[in-house]
Amino acid sequence: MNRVTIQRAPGIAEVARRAGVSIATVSNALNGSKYVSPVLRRRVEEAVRRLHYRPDSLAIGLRRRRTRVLGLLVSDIANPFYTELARAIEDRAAGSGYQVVLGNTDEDVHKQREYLDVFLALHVAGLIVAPAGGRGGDIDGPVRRGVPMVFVNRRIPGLRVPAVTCDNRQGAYLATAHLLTAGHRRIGLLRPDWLTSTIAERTAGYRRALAERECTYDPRLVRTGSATRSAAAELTEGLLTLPSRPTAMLVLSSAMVEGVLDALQRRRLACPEDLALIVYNDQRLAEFVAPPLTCVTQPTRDMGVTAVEMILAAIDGRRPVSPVPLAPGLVVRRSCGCGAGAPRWRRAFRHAKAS
Amino acid sequence: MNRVTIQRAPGIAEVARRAGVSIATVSNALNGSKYVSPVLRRRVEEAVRRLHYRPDSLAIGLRRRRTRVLGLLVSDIANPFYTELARAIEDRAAGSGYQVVLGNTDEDVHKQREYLDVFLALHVAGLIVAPAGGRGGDIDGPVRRGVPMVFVNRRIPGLRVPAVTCDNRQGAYLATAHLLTAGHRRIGLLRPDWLTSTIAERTAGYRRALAERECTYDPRLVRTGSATRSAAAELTEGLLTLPSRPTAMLVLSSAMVEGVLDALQRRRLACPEDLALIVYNDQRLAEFVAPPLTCVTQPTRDMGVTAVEMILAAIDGRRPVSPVPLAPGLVVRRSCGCGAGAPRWRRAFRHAKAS
DNA sequence: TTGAAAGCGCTAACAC
DNA sequence: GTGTTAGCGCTTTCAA
Repeated sequence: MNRVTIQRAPGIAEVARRAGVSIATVSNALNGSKYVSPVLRRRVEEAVRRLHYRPDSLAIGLRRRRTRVLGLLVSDIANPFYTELARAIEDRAAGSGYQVVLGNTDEDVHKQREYLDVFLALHVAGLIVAPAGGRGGDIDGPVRRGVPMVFVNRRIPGLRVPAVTCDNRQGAYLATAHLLTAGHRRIGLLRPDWLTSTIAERTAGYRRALAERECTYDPRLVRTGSATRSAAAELTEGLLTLPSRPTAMLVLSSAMVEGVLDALQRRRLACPEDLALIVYNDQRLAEFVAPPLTCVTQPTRDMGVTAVEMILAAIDGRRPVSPVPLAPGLVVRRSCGCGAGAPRWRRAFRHAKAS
Repeated sequence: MNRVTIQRAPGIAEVARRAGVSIATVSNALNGSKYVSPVLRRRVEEAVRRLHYRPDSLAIGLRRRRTRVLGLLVSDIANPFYTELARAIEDRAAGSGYQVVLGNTDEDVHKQREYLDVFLALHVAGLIVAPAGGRGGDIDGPVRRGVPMVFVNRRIPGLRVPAVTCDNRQGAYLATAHLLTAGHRRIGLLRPDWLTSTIAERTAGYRRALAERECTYDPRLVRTGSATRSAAAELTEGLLTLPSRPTAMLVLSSAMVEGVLDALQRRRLACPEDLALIVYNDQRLAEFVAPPLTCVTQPTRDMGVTAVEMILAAIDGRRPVSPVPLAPGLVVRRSCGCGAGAPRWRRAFRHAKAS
């Protein structure tokens, strides 16, 4: 192979020579691990500056058996929720001098396992993982090896892995209760088929709200399937063609929203008049769609920042514990038919028609 | 510090012992760098399997002076264009056994320089960069050090760094020409204040279209500012309150779209009736907004995949050259007032009102 | 065809 | 306080 050759950067030895000290002193001065006299420290700093010396992360990592790199594993970085989470994580990590390496699992435990192995081989200092649903991934392999790990967004019950989550039960409960209060009795539930804690908990929240209002749970109103646009459209159509159609619907993944809107349009049904809608996870889309979508929101950036702080704590040998699940919110817009939220585009349209 | 202790993974020495061969033979068997007899190779493979041996990426990196890691530097991973690009890059890189580390520059050349240094210290095999605008970042430091780099989306003229770009001139030209053909003569241009090649080229495309149709260029119609929602709204209002208001507008960054919609709403102006709109870079938003937005599109995934393939080529010692800029597209929806594209939500609303 | 041994750049004992 | 030195786990001459 005719590989490119990389120019050697100055090493600690060169700095030592330049500063007229030993390499140990350079190392000590740089790491503050030992006392170094101000004079020598100065000389070292000077040499570092002149040579543009930058310690070799690989050599340090090899020696210390740990790098300043964090592994981040999510199902799909293109999902806006994870994008925002990743941005928050990267920001917070960079603030503490850590790099972030990224992996997409596509909800596949095998990919997940492969990434974990790769990350371990890279000697990441810690792992932040939104675990894929289902068993078999041996997800706590890293933990047994002693590599700090925290879950984010999702968790896996029974594992001793701290998790920063949002209160999913509460989120779905809020949304369902809101619809019930508005008078709906037949509320459809659209779920992605991931076997994750999030979906299970949100489903529980939906059921609890129904039970509390003595609204009987009808399994035909619950549809579970692939979180793609077309599949979501199919599932929604199934719901809409039911003999006794639901009058409202809660969508548990933002990945399914487009499909729902497609189905509505195909059936020439208006939202919220024919079907009230609440979707999980706010997104840029929600505010601008017509009608604007009522959403369950999660404090995404907080979740990311907290996850990093937990992993940093774990790296420092403190034992982070799962914080209380963060509180979700309900942003009421027009799609649930409850009137709050400015009828933004309606107004624009009315005006357009008048002129 | 009471740092956590990490359990040692089996090393090559243990594999060698288990297989009853020397360390060198294990290495040779694993890397295929030398001939190893089938018998020994078998024994090595067997031992590898039993020990779940995984080579230490750091040690390999230190020795080879290069890791299987790619550095990706973009201005903001939360920007949907870069999200999609990153997803494509991560996929393609993983397919060739490379990890991706991520950095957000926020259009700041200093952050960019810092990340480049960090990535070099990590011995990344190559760098894929959407360079921040402006000078001073010493962006080709890595190149001088011999580390392969390719630009993506943006480029910096005068540097010997291959770039995979989209034809920005052509994109803005298409959009502007479309508006001119529809009869518009006063077309506003809304630009983010980044000093990037993309913005410069798109501006040139706008001007070329005007010139070709003998429509005089009016600098008051061109507004440049911070690509935030509120700033974009301000700039748009400036345009809308002009004595002779533009009848159409081209928005050069999707980050400014929300602000434009805000301004329109505040002024009670309808799109496309009062202002025809075309925005750069398609996004999920565009299809669902009311009215659906006409967009210039870029082959984002292709750009990412091509960038990875170029960097892999460079790593292999081949000299990649910048491909012909990829062709942008124009997806005509309703916001430009040219009638193509289904009046998706209009229909839903009409129906809603009839019922 | 296989193996021994010298480092890659750095940290951390330990000696001075 | 400062310096010497033995590795971290691997690749890669070079000798056998």
